[in-house]
Amino acid sequence: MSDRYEPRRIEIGWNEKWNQADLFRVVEDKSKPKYYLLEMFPYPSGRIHMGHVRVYTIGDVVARFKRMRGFNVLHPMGWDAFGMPAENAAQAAKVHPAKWTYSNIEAMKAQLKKIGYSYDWQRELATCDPRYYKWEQLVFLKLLKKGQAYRKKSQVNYCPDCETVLANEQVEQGACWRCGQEVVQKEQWGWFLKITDYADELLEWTEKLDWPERVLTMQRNWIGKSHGAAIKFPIVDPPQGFEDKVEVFTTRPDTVYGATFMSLAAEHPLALALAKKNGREAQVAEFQSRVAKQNVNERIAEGFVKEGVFTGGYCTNPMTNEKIPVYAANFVLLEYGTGAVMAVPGHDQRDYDFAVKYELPIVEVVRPDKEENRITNTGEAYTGPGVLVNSGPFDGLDFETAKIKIAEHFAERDLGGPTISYRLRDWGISRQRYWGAPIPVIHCPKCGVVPVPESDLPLVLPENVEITGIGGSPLAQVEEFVKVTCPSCGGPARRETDTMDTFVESSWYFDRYACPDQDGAMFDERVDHWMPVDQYIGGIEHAILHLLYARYWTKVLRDLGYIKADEPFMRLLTQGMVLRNLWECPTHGPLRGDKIVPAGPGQTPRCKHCDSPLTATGPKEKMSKSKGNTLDPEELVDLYGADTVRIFYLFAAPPEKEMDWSDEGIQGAQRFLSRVWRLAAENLEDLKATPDSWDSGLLQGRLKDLYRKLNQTIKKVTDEIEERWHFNTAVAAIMELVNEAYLTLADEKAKADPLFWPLLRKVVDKLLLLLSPMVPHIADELHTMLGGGGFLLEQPWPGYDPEATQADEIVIVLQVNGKVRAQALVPADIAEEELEKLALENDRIKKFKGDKPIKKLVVVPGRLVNVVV
RNA sequence: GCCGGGAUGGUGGAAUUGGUAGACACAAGGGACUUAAAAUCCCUUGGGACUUUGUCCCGUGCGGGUUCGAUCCCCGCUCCCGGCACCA
Repeated sequence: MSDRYEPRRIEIGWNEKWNQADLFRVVEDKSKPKYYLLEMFPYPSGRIHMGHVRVYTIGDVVARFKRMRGFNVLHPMGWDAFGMPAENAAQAAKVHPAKWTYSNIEAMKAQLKKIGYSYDWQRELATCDPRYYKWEQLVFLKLLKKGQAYRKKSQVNYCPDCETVLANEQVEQGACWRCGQEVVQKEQWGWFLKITDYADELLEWTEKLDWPERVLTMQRNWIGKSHGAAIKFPIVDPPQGFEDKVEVFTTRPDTVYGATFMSLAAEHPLALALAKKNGREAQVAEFQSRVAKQNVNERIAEGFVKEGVFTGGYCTNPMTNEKIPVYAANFVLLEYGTGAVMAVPGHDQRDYDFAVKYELPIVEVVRPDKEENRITNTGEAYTGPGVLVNSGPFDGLDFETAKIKIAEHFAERDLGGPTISYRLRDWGISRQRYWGAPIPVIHCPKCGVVPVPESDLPLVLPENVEITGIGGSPLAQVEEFVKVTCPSCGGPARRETDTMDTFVESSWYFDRYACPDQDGAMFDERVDHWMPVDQYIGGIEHAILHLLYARYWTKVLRDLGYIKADEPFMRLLTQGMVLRNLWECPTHGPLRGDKIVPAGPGQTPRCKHCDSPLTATGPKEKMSKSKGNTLDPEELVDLYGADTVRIFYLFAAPPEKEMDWSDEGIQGAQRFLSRVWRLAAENLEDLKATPDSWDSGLLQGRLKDLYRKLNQTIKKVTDEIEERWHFNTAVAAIMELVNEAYLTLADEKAKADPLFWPLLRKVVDKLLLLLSPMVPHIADELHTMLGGGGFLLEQPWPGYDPEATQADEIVIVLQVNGKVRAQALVPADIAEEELEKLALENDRIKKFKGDKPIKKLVVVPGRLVNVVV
């Protein structure tokens, strides 16, 4: 026992005790309601960072709270273990990715344990384990069978120097992030999953999920459903091997009479075919190769010029029967719609600009009112609502009605009809990487693509691979992996050397936590016991990719009969980032990370050039090594203790908001815990000596106030955690209670009351229960010092006496014309008439009212009286 | 451009159903204790004015509105953050 609060001493002890007691182990228990709480699992980079501490602390409070509330809580942890950094480390440090990954896992697991998180480590999993990725290889085979996994050629970012495909995130200003070489677009074969089959269901469920609105909006935009019409334009003298019509997608079928030319995507095969036929091959081919070099970044950059080239071909506007020229244009995307656009320069700004540039006719077909031709009046396309003109039998129709009528008209003529288009593309899962799950197929020169037999799974990643970072897929270098016999014909064949996108692993790990020890099947009955996740917590940066893929994969598993859940995560909390100031040297100005000599927490970093202590400078930014504003959480824990770090995070900001790191703030957190410690430790003998049973009804004066504060605090903290997820205000409420307890302790008269020590004991006991989900080490320590047994986590969450939260007397605000002019202390159960009388007799109210007549008297019981004159 | 979110003291933030704006902290200033420091405790702290210890005025990005009463609801703006973007 010690009088001083020494966090690390007690924290190490309690960690051991919890582990020995297997306190965080959870087994399925049908007698209690289940609660599945999950935080996004980390990539095992080697050390946890501040963002991890924030999200896992929030999760741990909820997990512990729900458990005390009587739920059977599943709170697992694992490792998103495949990915690029392991391959980079292999290159740089000549260590095998597996070895690097597993040693990082050990290090990070120790760090997480050090902070006291209540994970059931029996359920730990790592996605690079063949016992894990075996099952997603199986799902891939099932999808292949159903036709929902397929192979196609598509455009990818490619670095010619490194001979590798780059993700969009690895392209920096059009150049390779590694070697700086200009990135080109290249056609390449790859495996795709038909997520577009689920576009509508994914969209519909966004209406039913309890998720932050902005995440749902992002997903809706990403899916990008738009209603319109497909319209087939007959081609005049079609080239050989092509259909005699070209289909376009439009959201404005009402403007079809105004289509005066057609734009094809530059890469559209029809464009070159038409050009060949009409002697314009050279011009179109030149244009195509120029557009091919323009990468995605360039295309969205400002000042990007719309341009095109005439193919020499024509098609027919199916309504006006006029011959309209066909252009290839750089702003038409092959991947969206049909890669062909009917151009209506009168009512689309891009088409208008294009028509002006190439001197093509502009026809008005929608007019806002009877007189005005808005197009000639303004010199730009008119895209607003209106009535049809120059549209034959459809003249005079409202444009919304015309959209429907004209789309139906095309359906009747078998030239298209109403249709829907999506922005969502199928999910390309092929990666030319080593450290990922192998895609289980074999390429046979005779039989084509042959699935690896299910009985051969897992298809294990070979270990003896040299990782150079260049030369395409590392697996292609491993002869004993590549050379196989075809399972179908027995002839020589080659194994697929692509591995799966690591987003596949993170799309179902939460299912596997239900039964990670099940080796005979992907899942057993436990998966439907636990799924779906009741509450998911993670960073906003995963708003689209991970959260969309996980939703998709859940529906895939459901339709394959593996699970029952429709959606993986019923509720989602996206926690804000942790920000910190940058550093500035008095002589050298603002510094980047590599010019800073780092210092431990609470100490000032120094300038690498002149060794001057640095000063903080704004604005605050996300922590990163290159900015030099990182902090190592473990150093903080060593210095201040895990409990201090935990409560600081909870108190500094509500969870969904960005959080400014403050070096001073954490000392305030420690000061508070120290006050809690002293409240119990300095009064230990008196608190231990109190009788168990006493009558709270006998409390008077200050003691009664403290008892009321206690009950109010329990109510407040419960509501804040359970309903609002605002841990900062929960902590604030507990601070108020501690302050009140100290004030009562300082009051000699109150202290002399025989009920003082029994009351204070009750306050301290409840206080420790309220604090235990947030700061579990100090809470268990003080609980034990006071003679309590067991662990607070196994005790029920405290209840409160609703009657005791009510004050006998309340302050009523007295207003004249809505301005506060006086206050009155009145009995809580005062009658309205009494209040009115009291207000009108108040001197100050009389003064401000003057002799003006009373127009109205507003009485809000328990709050205020407003005299309106 | 479209979609979403936001703006409150020196700082982080609070105000839960339209009812005392600034809880709880941090920082700052003053004081007590101490040989001193640390630690701890107490006081002050939105701005302004005055007949200066208690009273008045102003104040939640800006301008209007609804209401007895608006940080909260409505209309019109400004700025900031995030996402998407020649999506036909």
